[in-house]
Amino acid sequence: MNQPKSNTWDNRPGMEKARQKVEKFKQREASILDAALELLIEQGEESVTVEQIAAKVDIGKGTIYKHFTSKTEIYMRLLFDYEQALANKLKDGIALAAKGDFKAPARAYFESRIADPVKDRLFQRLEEKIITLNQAPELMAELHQQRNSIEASLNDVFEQRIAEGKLKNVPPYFYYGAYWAITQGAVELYHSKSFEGLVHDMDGMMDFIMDIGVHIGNRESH
Amino acid sequence: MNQPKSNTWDNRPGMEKARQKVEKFKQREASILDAALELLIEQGEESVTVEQIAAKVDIGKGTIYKHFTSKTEIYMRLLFDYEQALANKLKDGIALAAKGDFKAPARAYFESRIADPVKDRLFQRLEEKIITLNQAPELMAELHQQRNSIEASLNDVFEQRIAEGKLKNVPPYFYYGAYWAITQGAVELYHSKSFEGLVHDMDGMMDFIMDIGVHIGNRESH
Amino acid sequence: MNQPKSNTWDNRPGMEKARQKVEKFKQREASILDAALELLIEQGEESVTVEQIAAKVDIGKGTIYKHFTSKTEIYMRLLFDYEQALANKLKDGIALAAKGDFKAPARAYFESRIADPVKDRLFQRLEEKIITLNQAPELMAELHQQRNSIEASLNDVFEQRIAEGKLKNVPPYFYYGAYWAITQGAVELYHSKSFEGLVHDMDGMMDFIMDIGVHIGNRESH
Amino acid sequence: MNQPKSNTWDNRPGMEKARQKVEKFKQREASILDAALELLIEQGEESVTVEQIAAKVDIGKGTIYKHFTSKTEIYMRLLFDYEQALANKLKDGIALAAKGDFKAPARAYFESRIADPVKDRLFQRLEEKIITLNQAPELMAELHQQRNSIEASLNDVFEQRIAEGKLKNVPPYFYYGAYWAITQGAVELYHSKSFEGLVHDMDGMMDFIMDIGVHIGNRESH
DNA sequence: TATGAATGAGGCTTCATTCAT
DNA sequence: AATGAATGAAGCCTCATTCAT
Repeated sequence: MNQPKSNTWDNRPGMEKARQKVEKFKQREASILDAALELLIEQGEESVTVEQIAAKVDIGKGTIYKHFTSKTEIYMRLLFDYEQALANKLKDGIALAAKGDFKAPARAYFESRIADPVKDRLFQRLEEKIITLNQAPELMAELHQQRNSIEASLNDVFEQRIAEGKLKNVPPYFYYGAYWAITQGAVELYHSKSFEGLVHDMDGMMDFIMDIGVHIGNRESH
Repeated sequence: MNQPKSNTWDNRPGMEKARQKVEKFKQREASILDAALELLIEQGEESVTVEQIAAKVDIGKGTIYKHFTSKTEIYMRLLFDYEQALANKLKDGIALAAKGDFKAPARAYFESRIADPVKDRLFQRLEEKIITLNQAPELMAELHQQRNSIEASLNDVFEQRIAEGKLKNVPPYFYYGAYWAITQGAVELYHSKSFEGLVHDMDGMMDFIMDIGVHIGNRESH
Repeated sequence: MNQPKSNTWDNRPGMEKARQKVEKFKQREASILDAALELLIEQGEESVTVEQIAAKVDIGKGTIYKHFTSKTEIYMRLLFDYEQALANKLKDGIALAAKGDFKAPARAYFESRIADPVKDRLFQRLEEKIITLNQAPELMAELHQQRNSIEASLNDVFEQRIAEGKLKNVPPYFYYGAYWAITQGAVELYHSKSFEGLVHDMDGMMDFIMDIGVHIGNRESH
Repeated sequence: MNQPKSNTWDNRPGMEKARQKVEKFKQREASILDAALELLIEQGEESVTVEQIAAKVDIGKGTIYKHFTSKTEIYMRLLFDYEQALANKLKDGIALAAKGDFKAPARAYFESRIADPVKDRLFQRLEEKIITLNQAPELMAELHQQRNSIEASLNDVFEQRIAEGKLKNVPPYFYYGAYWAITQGAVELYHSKSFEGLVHDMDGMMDFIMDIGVHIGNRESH
């Protein structure tokens, strides 16, 4: 009752405190996401519990539900953030392609994903799980939309190169698909327990695979 | 005396009946495996329960445990059967390579795995899960041993080709690893919900990727 | 219809076979009891399953139920047999007491029970369990009746000794009860994991305790 | 400001409420232990289920696991509490022995255990079970350590008495062992259904047995 | 009679989410 | 807003007993 109203345009005394509160709330949200990600990487998707996340942030379990409506929402947020970062890298690559460095997108994409394979795979799994259980279908749709716009940009690059006769004439999405697949496979290989003993020079292996990706469909000598 | 003679080499009375019983038991085991596989494909590894499997076969929960000691054992069995089939295909390919068709192993491997990508990915996940939870470590070791022997055979092929100067000179396991990764990626791509709307000619896409795999490191024109 | 009737008085041909069958059946019963006892001693009361017993005898699980109506009945039979043997030893001791060796019953009782403490305790536990779960109340009643008759005989011995002024004048059943308790305690001590490290000379310990039992209430010098 | 002052040294607002909450939580823990003990006594160790305990306290099954990590932990806790009380009584007895009342420890020990024979036997069984199944080995070790220190103190008393020629010269642990055994036997006797009909004066019977225990090895007239 | 496959109740434990304080 | 105790559905597995062959 006797509390001052707090709106952003309001600069009466007391506002500052309210703003700090909001700030703290936002930071807490970030902490929750950080903690969740860390735990997911440590333990895998299966076994992370809400209780563990809360404990790591050192807040109550209930507080988590003031920020997110469900555990899935936390995971969705992480997924979005990761995809966002990846999309930005790709955009940079596409920009370079426009200036003539046609291999830049492939390299950017590959390097981004392979830079932290543990994380990359984590999100692959997470997305899969969320889709399978059909949780958050609208959010997933949004995510796919974002990707589609990236793909469209990439396809433009490929189409141009095809038109120039520099790439084999196949539907341009073949290139994006193949890039994706090779990158995906590289990430999985990086993780595979089966290959653990076999692959002694993992960095060399990754370079070798990236090289394959970068030269897909190339009609120039390589 | 008045019993009908059994229709096999063994005509001790009661034998025939016993054999039928054994047969029925084996078939039930197969039914359980089939049901489990079907459910796994439908729902993913996460959510299949022993109760569901039992319900699908229309038997009691307990009956499952007459055939398998645990849910994990069911999964392991499915895994082994799948790997077995894959290994056989690869051996055929390797045999062809010995007769000069050096691309046969790659093609056999790729085609086998891509033939049923849903299943392939399922088992990938299953294996990963079993390893992570460290269930059935001995069985996993056995599985890996089987694979290692295949890898050795493949590496022989690669080494020979490298010696002949037909392949780029890198550690031979790079080739196996890269094959694996590309195949893995193709399977994931096939399955990916994100690409569902984008890829209109999936078969063409797969051929395109396989072609990449088959020509890895090739020094001949392509 | 065309089978010869088989009664014991009947000595027509075919009888011999029937008798053998009966004999085999009886032996099987004994085998089941032996196997059950052995498993009980090996594993304790908790974990022995009907399946294990059947496997040990090398017969089908169902066959067990042709001989006994339930697992409890098997246990009851074992219990009876053990008690029977104990009762016989005690009767011998009482007979000796009648000839003047007044310590014979106590000694016989103690020595019988301590001779195989593992078995003794097993049956103690078994009886307790059966009583608690109120399985087979009539059989338990029968068992107790048997014991009561023994106790009556013993009490006669004690009463006489009291009358002679050789034993402290207390209700005669005090002696039987105290014997029982000391013996019981000795058996438990023998088993106790807590004393495992402490008691280095278990035989001496047992003798020491038996001696206490044998001299209970004795008014003669000791 | 308008909050009532908390009635303790700490008057930060909300503290009082928090304290009440903690108090309530502790009380619930006690309720669970009480309920478990009651059920154990009623039904024996075999058949008490977590569900029953929860029902008795009128809480959900899951709540139990907020207080204890497993059913075994509940049992261990009960065991510890019982042993603690017993150890304290014994220490008092040993203190009296130091002042010349050499029979005090035996009496204290016996009377403590016989005071609630049902409970005493329950814990005997419980401990046995936990040891057999090798659950909670560290906690068991702790328990045994506690006992060992008691035994050492008792043995001192016995050694002194032996040196004084007041007790028969045997290893001092014979006395502790024999005490234990007699007490154990008395407890079992008290509980035995077989003796139910026979023993009309159970208190007298117990005194009689305790007297035996108290005079073990005594060289003085009695 | 002998068999052993089949049953299903019942036990323990986990964990996302709710809600009273 | 923050908390964390409470919840209870759901999962895996065991085993005495039944019953069709």
